Amino acid sequence: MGSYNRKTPQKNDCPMERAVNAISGKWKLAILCELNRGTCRLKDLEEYNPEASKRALTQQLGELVEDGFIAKKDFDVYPKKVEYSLTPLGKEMMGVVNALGKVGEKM
Amino acid sequence: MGSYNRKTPQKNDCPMERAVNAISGKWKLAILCELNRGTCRLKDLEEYNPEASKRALTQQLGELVEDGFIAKKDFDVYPKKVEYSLTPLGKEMMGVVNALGKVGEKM
DNA sequence: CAGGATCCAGTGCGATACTG
DNA sequence: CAGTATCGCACTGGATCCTG
Repeated sequence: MGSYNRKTPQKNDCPMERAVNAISGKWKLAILCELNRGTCRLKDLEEYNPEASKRALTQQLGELVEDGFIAKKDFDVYPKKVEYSLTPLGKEMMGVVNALGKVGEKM
Repeated sequence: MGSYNRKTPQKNDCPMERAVNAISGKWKLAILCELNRGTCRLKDLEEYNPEASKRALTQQLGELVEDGFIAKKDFDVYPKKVEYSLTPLGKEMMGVVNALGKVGEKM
């Protein structure tokens, strides 16, 4: 355990840390919760999170995809259209995140 | 949701984010896991985490105490002796953290 | 519309030294 | 032994601009 960022390549072989790091970005919970309600597109996420920069949203979205929580469906059209949705693993994660919320309520 | 640090005073009224932020320090999981095994002192944590700076350990311990996950018992003696242990809320959090670990194993 | 590239500020944490 | 103070760097994420 100890140390957790993805820039310095590192195994991070503790599953608990992997999981916590995976959801530790500033907008990741917001994104996951939104997708938990249903498929949506980047522009939707931008609308729901007006405070977030596009840069942060796309980057964190990308990490969540990499980590297997989110599926990306790219319709090859112009203007671009891309849809994001939770994978089964993502839904499982949301279950645990809700449990975390219960603890958070007692803080 | 969105934004999470404790320096910029901010309600952070989303319980899920409160919880995630509370365990998002570099050594917090390590500390919690260690205490989950039993009461221990700062120097023990230093021994178990040789890579961690004392600064980080004491700071994150302090936050975990503030957040109600850890109890601090200060024997008023010299040389100093202080013991840390999980509170009931801390144990509850460890339950959820273990669930997070299950998800982490599938990543 | 999706999403890179750049530039810049804020902050997390390591190293080290010091005190009661 | 517990805890604080200082310095310094690396990383996160905001603002803005650009392209297919």
